[in-house]
Amino acid sequence: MTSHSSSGLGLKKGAWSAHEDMLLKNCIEQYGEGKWHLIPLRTGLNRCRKSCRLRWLNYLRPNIKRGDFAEDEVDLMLRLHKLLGNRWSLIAGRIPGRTANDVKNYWNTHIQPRSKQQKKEPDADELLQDATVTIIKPQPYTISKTLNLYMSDNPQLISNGGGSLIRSSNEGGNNNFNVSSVSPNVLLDDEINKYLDELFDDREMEIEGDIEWSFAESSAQAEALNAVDQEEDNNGFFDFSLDEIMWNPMDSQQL
DNA sequence: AAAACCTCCAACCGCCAAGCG
DNA sequence: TCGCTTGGCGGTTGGAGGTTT
Repeated sequence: MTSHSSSGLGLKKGAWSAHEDMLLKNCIEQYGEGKWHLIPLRTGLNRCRKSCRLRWLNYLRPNIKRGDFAEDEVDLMLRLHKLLGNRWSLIAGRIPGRTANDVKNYWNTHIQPRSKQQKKEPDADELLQDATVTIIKPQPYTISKTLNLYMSDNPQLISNGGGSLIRSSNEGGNNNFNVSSVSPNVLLDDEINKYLDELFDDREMEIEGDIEWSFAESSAQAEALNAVDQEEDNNGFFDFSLDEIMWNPMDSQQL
């Protein structure tokens, strides 16, 4: 972390004081969020717009939850991360009261180190052989630029974190999904939630009894998650075949 | 008691995309 | 079309506080 010394432009850096917090909070309560470039002018704060925005979003905003993540929050985070990758803002958007920074920090300090450690465990491969998971494959559909036509009957829409959305298609029935961007204004957040709900419900049904989603329960499960994560890292976010995201332990061994 | 080490997380940085003139 | 501004994001840093030696 940088010190309280000023930058070349004379802007203050480092930890925020209670007085600065109060000024920022009062300003946003008065004028509302947004127009971050005006915040320093309105408050007299010697901070850049980015610093003001970050302070508000990660600390001052109402309803921000503090303290350890609950078990269900971690579980949800794991699922969302498997689906979305490092789209922290998207993940945080579906964990009430948690900020993207919270999620990112938790992942980097709690889950990622554990994940790396478990990769080194020698018995993981053996345990993987005992696990059986049914691969769920969605109905194929074709991609089109006239996306509005497909909205109502193709809920397989995923936000990519930049405000735009991703659509995948299974052309030729080979399970290699092509992806294209979708303008954000053509899709409602409800569509994403609907998709996530359906996805998780389906997967819950399939894996129930075989897999506990608590990552601490089994090194084999953790290994399987790691395998998928690694694959996602290698291939980029949505450049995957369905077999890769719907993991198969036997396939994971070959990675 | 104190030095060394570790963990956590607030904050910064650089990049990107959208909007606008 | 181009360049600038702004908002937003993920990656990374480093200080504070806790723990171990």
